[in-house]
This record gives sequence, C-alpha cells and structure tokens, in this order.
Amino acid sequence: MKQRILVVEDDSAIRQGIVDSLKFKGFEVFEAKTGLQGLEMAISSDCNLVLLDLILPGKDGLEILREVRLTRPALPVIILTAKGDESDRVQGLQLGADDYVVKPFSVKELLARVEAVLRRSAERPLDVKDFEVPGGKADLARRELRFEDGTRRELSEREMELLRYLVCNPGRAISRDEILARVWRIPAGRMETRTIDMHVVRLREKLRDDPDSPKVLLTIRGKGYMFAAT
Amino acid sequence: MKQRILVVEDDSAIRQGIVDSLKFKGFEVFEAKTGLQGLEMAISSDCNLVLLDLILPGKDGLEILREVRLTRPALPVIILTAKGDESDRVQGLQLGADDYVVKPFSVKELLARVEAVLRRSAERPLDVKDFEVPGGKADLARRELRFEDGTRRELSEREMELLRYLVCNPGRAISRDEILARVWRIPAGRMETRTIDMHVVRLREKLRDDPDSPKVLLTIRGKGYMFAAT
DNA sequence: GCGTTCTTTTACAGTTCCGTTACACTCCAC
DNA sequence: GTGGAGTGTAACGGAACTGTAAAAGAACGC
Repeated sequence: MKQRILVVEDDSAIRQGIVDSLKFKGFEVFEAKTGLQGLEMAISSDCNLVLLDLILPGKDGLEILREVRLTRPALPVIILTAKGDESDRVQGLQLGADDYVVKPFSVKELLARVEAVLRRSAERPLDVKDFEVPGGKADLARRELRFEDGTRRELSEREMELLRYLVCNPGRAISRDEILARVWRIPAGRMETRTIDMHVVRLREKLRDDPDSPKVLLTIRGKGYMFAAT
Repeated sequence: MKQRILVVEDDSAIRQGIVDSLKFKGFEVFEAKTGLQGLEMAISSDCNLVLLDLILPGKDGLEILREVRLTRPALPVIILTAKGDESDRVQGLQLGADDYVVKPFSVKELLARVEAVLRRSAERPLDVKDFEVPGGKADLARRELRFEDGTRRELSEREMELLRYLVCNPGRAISRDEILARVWRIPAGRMETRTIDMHVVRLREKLRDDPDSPKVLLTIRGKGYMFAAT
C-alpha cells in the first residue's frame, strides 16, 4: 500500500520539486500552500507523514504543528527550516517533530529522512502521552482509564479520542462542529444526529461523572461540551 | 461557509480596493463609510472580522473599537493606520485589536493578516476576561457566578451578556433602547414588552440583590438600569 | 458464515431559555 | 387623592436544546 505524504510549503518551486521526487519514489502526495490548508489536510486526509515548512504565510508552521498534535498526536512530521533558525528547530523538535531538514537540501537527503522516519514510525505505533483525568489517568496504549482506587474501565477508540481532545482544551467550551472537525475529522459536517452526545453520555459513565450535575464533562448549553479545568 | 468581513474606511478608493480583493478571495464583505455606521454594522451584522480605519469622519476609530468591544468582546479586529501613528496603534492593541496593518499596505500583506487573525480566532473563540460582581465573580466560560462563599449560580447566555454590558458601564444608567441595541442587537426596536425587565429580575435574584432595594442593579426611573459603581 | 463490539441513527421525553401577557404596585405631578 | 406613566413579577407557552433508550448498521475476529 502506498504511503501518503502531505507537503506544506508556500514556495511553489520548492514544493513542486519535493512533490515530484516523492511521487517518483512511489508515494502518494498531497499539497498545501498555506498553513491553514495544511492544518486541515493533516487532520482530514489520512496521510502518514507531513513535510512542514516553518515559514508560511498566514500562520506559523510551529503553530500548525501544535494544532496538528492535538488531533493526531502520533503523526510523523519532518520540518523544513532555513539555515539560521536554530531556535525554531529546537522548538519544533520539542513539539514532537520527528526530524528536520535544513534548506537548501538535496532531494536525496530529503528522501532518506522521509524513509527513515516512516520506518521508525512503523515500529512505534503510538508514543502518545497519557493524560490525567479527575481521580485517575488515561492510558492511551491500553485504551483504558485507571483510577486511583485500582479499578479500570476500557474505552473505545472514539471515546478515547474525544476525551483526549476535550482534555487538551480544558476550560473551553468545544462546539459540536469543532468536535466533528477535529475528532471525527469530517470537515464541514452538519450536525443532524446525536452521535456526539451519545459518546459524552458513555464517557461520563466511564468517568463516573454524575450526568445530572457533571463535574468533569460539562454541558455548556448552546455552545458545546467542556472539560472542567482542574 | 463564507467568512464575513466588515470594512470600515472612509476613503472610497482604498475601501474599494480592499473590498474587491476580499471578495476575490471568497469572503462576504460589508462596507461602512463612517464610524457610526461601522459601529452599528459591527454589532448587528454577524461578521467574523472587522477591518477598521482609525482615521474616520465623525467618530474616531478607537472610540468605535472601544464600543464594539462592549457588545462583541471577542470579535476580531484589524486596525489600519497611517505610518506615523504609533501611539494610536499601541492604543488600538491595548483596546483589544488583534493586529494592525500600516498604510500603505500591499493586498497580499492584508490578506495574510486577515487569514492569520481568522485562524487564530477560530481556535480561540473566547479569551474574554471574567469580571467581578459584588460578593463574587462571573465565570464566562462556565457561564456561572461564583461567590466568595463557594456557592454558584448558572446564568443563561443572555443573562450573562446583559450583566456584562451593565458591569462594563458602571455608574451609568443604560436605557432600555441601548440595551436592546447593544445586548439584544436589534437596531431600531421599540420597547413593547417587559423582556429586559424580566431579565433584570432574574439577574437580581441570581446576584442575591434585594429587589425591594437593589444594591447592585439599580433602577433609574425613567432612564433605565445601572450597575452600581463599586 | 456468526457473534461481538463499536458506532451511528432514530425517536422521544425532559429541560431550559426567553419573549409575552396580565396585573399589581410605585412614583410623581397636579 | 387621582391619574397616568413607569416598574416588578408571576405565569404561560413555544422553541430550541439536551439526555438517553433502543434499534439499526459497521467493523472485526474467528
């Protein structure tokens, strides 16, 4: 099966060069010219790797990276930087970039790094950080909640993703539209059904959150759901 | 879904240039020639972003910005300034402008800033500050009042907006017409019903304000309502 | 295939919001 | 005190929103 790579780069000459060489190597390639576009494609297309220019019009590449990590924490990312930007590079790696390539780079070097990162990521299916929930913590790898009293509850994939997204945005009401876009990854979707609500019901139950007056996953009427900060 | 942008600029040549390039980029565009008109449109139209010239006939751009913030605290605003006006720029940012562009500017630069600001505001739909009320404070995100004794009372969206508007104008009697225009956002509305009064009743109750001799939300007979200055 | 588990849809009940109406009451000028 | 304008508030009802059971559909492993 073809690996899918997303290239986010505003300079069309450079982008074209990268795209061509990747296609020549047998990858399926998506292109984005802006940070905004790149972010959306990284979330909605199921690419396996992102090549991300840090200097982009509109939105900074590091910001893109940060946001992509919210929805796809394990998506491999290689950042492209100009020679000088050492601090950006460091920041990028801290944000979970898997590697970086300094411009100008040779096609050969780029391809080598791409393949190296893909190989590595294949062996490491998930290195996502676990996170805390009130009274316990969430274990991403096992997909379960572990409470301090030792009890455990399994979560389904979707439940885990929804919970993680809410927990990563504490204190902010998340609209159903945003949840659809970022967790379900269906971009413009109209909300007709109660799918999200059902997942919240189940999450509350597993989190032992009283549905009649929830303390963890709050309902903000007319706005959406919110993970209660602290 | 199209983003809606309001352009407030008196110079028709400049305004037309901006409007055209925004439309070309697929935005829906509203225009205002004067500050007053701009203020009304910013409040009553549901635009997502305002481009605001600071030098306007009639009413100063900074004044407009201040008033817009009362009703729509999170509405993204980019201010347009002439080269020299550094102090205006600083003041604008202090008033909560999201970015500024110095005239003369290139279309490309303007568009880049517009997209950056829209993007930022989409992910951070609310960074509005909570505010104090006697005996406690108002938590915007949770939409509740938290009193110093630890008790909480939930507010509806409208109640919160009304309270915020009154609190932001302490010591000034606000007429029902102004409340309708700025909180209900219905421009011309005649007052036929007791809707506003009912909301005040409910607010007083939640604020624990004695309706027989209110200390927090005062009735100014013949004028309107007033939040008692500290 | 077949059962199991997860996810989505449907349907409906319950809740909340909020504008309206009706009426009592207050204030004030006369 | 009288009358009228202004205000307080109980009560109602429609609309919008949310919670949840149950059924239907998908995905997966065996």
